[in-house]
Amino acid sequence: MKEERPSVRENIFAETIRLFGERGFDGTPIQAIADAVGIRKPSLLYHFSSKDELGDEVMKLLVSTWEAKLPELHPETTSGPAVFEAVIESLVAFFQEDRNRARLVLREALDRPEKMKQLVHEHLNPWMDRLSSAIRLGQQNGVIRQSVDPISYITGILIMAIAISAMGDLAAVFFGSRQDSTALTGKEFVRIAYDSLFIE
Amino acid sequence: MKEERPSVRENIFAETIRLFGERGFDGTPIQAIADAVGIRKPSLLYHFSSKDELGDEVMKLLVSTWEAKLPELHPETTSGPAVFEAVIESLVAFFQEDRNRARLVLREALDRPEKMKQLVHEHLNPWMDRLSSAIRLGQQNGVIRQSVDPISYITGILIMAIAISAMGDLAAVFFGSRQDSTALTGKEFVRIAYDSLFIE
DNA sequence: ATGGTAGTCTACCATTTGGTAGGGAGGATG
DNA sequence: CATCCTCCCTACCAAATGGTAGACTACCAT
Repeated sequence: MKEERPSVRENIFAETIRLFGERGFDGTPIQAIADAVGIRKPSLLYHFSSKDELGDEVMKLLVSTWEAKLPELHPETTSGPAVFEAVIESLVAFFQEDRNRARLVLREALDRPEKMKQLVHEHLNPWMDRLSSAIRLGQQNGVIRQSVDPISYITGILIMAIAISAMGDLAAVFFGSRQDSTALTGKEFVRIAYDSLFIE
Repeated sequence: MKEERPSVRENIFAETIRLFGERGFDGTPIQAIADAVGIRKPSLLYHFSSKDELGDEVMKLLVSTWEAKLPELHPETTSGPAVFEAVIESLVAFFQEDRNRARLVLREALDRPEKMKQLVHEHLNPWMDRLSSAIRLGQQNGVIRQSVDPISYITGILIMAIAISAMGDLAAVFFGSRQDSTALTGKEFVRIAYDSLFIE
């Protein structure tokens, strides 16, 4: 119907992702969002008729944005390291670009699992089906371990990627005096995903 | 100083872990905890002088309980699949035994990263150091991949284990009509951890 | 000009929530 | 018996929070 003009509404989205990501839905009064945007609370509620609606809309936007950045997958294509790289890179890039995306997805999965299921189902399932087909093809071609269960593998790796991104430097400081282990953790994540998928 | 008698205080802990795990700290009024325990709100606040203190205490208890269930690790021991199995089994058992433990740890890491760091530092670091020593030993012995970065590996696997446990059936329903993929996801988790660690 | 619409504001409200005051029952101790 | 202490209660409060009412401004089309 209506085409959004940029400014206010998009600002609200941006600040909401940030604040809900940092402090959570229940931990963020809409007053704080209004302040961050630079408007009054009733003005915010003019754009989104309730806090719940704002939450829903922001999640829809986030998942849509994610979907839009997913790499193309053609099942007939090789299922070797090329596809693997494209997928992993896209995944890491999206969540590392803004850690609050990962935090928000994680929080939503904890707080409203049913809604999250729905969103995943709508936006990610077709892509995941293609990906698991690619894995099965790789198994037939002998480049991917027979022991891999495609669906569980993708789920596990996906969750690990999101959780690691969400943790950020907390993951890093799981140990004493490591500095900037964020980058290292990321590299190790890719290695784990790779070595547990492909045959040597 | 004082030795706790069982009933009330322990009930409060149990219900708090459950409710904070399910709905989060900000999403759970202490009234709800009092109701679940079967006492009035001021009675709860007699045992824990504030909601924050309750939150702190419950996290301390949780991490202590976790620490107590960690397997013994002797750096001189073999670093082969035996140690691996003990560690993974202990990890999975603790969080699958009560999914709310995983949810609570995850939420706390998101909500109060500094406090979580502190807790991890106090209770888990020594054990993690021994574990990473074991990995390095395995690398010298040629049974563990040289490319493994011990610290990042443990961090990644740990986060994956917690996040998968926390997600529960959400992880399962990442795909269409899979039923009871929880168990499957768990098995695949162990496989990923194993295959990405050991040399074939 | 005029009427409508979009967007923002001030003022206000009802509810929820964390927390306090203070009292009473029951048991142990002197 | 008197006193203290533990534990729970009823009654209450102040602050925070989601949301509404209604006025005002700017703009746009007729």
